[in-house]
Amino acid sequence: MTTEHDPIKRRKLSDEVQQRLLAIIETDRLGPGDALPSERDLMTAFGVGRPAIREAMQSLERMGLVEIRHGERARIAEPSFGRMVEQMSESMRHILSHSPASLAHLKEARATFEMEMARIAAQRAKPADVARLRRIIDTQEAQSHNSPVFLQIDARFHREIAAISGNPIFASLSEALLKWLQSFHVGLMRVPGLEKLTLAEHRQIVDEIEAGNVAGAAKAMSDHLYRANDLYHQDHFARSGEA
Amino acid sequence: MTTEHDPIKRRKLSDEVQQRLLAIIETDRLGPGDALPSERDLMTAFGVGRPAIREAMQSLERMGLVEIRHGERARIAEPSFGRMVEQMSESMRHILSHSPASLAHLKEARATFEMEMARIAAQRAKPADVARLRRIIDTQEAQSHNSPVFLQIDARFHREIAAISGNPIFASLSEALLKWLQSFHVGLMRVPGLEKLTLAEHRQIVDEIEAGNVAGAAKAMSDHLYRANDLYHQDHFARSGEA
DNA sequence: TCATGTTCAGTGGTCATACCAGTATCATCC
DNA sequence: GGATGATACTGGTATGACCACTGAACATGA
Repeated sequence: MTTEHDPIKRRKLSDEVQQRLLAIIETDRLGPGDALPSERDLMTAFGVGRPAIREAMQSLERMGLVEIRHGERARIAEPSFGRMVEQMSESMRHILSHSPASLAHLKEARATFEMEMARIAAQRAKPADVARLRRIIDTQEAQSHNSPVFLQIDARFHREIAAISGNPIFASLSEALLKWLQSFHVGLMRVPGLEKLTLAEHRQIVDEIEAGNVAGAAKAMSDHLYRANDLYHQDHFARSGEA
Repeated sequence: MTTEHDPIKRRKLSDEVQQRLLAIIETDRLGPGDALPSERDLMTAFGVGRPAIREAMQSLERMGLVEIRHGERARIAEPSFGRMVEQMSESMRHILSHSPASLAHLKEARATFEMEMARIAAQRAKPADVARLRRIIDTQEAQSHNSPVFLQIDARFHREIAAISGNPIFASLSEALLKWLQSFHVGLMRVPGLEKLTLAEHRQIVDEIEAGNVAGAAKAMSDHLYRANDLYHQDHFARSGEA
């Protein structure tokens, strides 16, 4: 056994620059919209080349910390959970496409999450919330023939339920989770009559939420999602005909 | 009112390159460990300069898709949820430090999440799991005097509960959520006697999990977390002396 | 005076080249 | 054969130049 741990952290220059920039942002109390020094200024200020500055800046942009536009100075970005999950998409895509087990884990995570959302919605939903949900279902029904739009409104339905919690993190997450999973099942949901079943399940969920039935809402959501998961696995296409 | 939506997406060159690289990875079925062409090869292959290639490559690296090391060719990275949440840290830090409301939302998200983890653990925990949890608490007790280690083991406790679900996403999330929140409360938890209270609450949680008491486990976890949240707000330091 | 159009300095985006700093490879030597 | 070291290849950084875009100062005209 050799000495395994060699914590000789060989930091790239741009990493050092990035850290300095973060320090500047923090000490100067820069808020969203404030401008950072130009690349050329920073370059002379730090005594490094422009590539180092640029790489650090690009990195900050990918993190969602700053916004960079051609011709203007970089500015502190508006914080947003939505943007963050957006940026996670490609990573998630990579993970899912190279690790089938992760797909199952993510499905479970979404099911767990959505059940909890249904529970919270059943506790907090106001009449206006319920009305909004029903309106979404009606819109979705009107688009039964248009599969892409149908799925899009499906996402909006779940997002709206999550939004009832009043927590934007939940809303963003609900939207992202469904989007990620959908990107791996395009075409699989083309089962005749599936739309009607989906709509009926959605209505069942709203009914339970309106009644304030916490356990019932959770169960309805659970049934809905696991029915969908079963469809993914194509293991009961035969008996789905009754829908 | 002017025409607001101008979807004239002015894509940077590196974005185009990035997309091409993703296409190459997908069509060539490149798996973890496989090497990508060198920057200079790609440069001539795409007919662009090295900066464009580099920016795209750096972007892919930050997404966790590839690994780049000095002197070697870039290689496809091993997919990992843990790494992904790790990369979210700085974004999260930014959001939390510029949006106090988000901090509250994140606290709620964690509380909701941990309660669900406790429920699942109560359903699935095997004797070995319970024994492991108790061992962690004992270790934590032995480190009551060492605050940083104490907090670290605290995170491990929650992570272990999440791990009982068998879903690595939950484990990674539990760890990350606590880490992010802790980074905003260093020093706030230095209340005399707090360690004993924390340990007692942890033991209560494990007791409920061991008994398979789903509702009880959730409530114990909830009490634990909201007590901690109250401490953050420093609104009942006086009566915490009994612990 | 005010609105309008133009100019121009400043900024990020890209390229080319060169050189530095690590790795991997393979011929060489013991 | 196995350690050794030269060498070619790779990513990291610097420099200088030029392009494309933005915004504000400026000049122009009504």
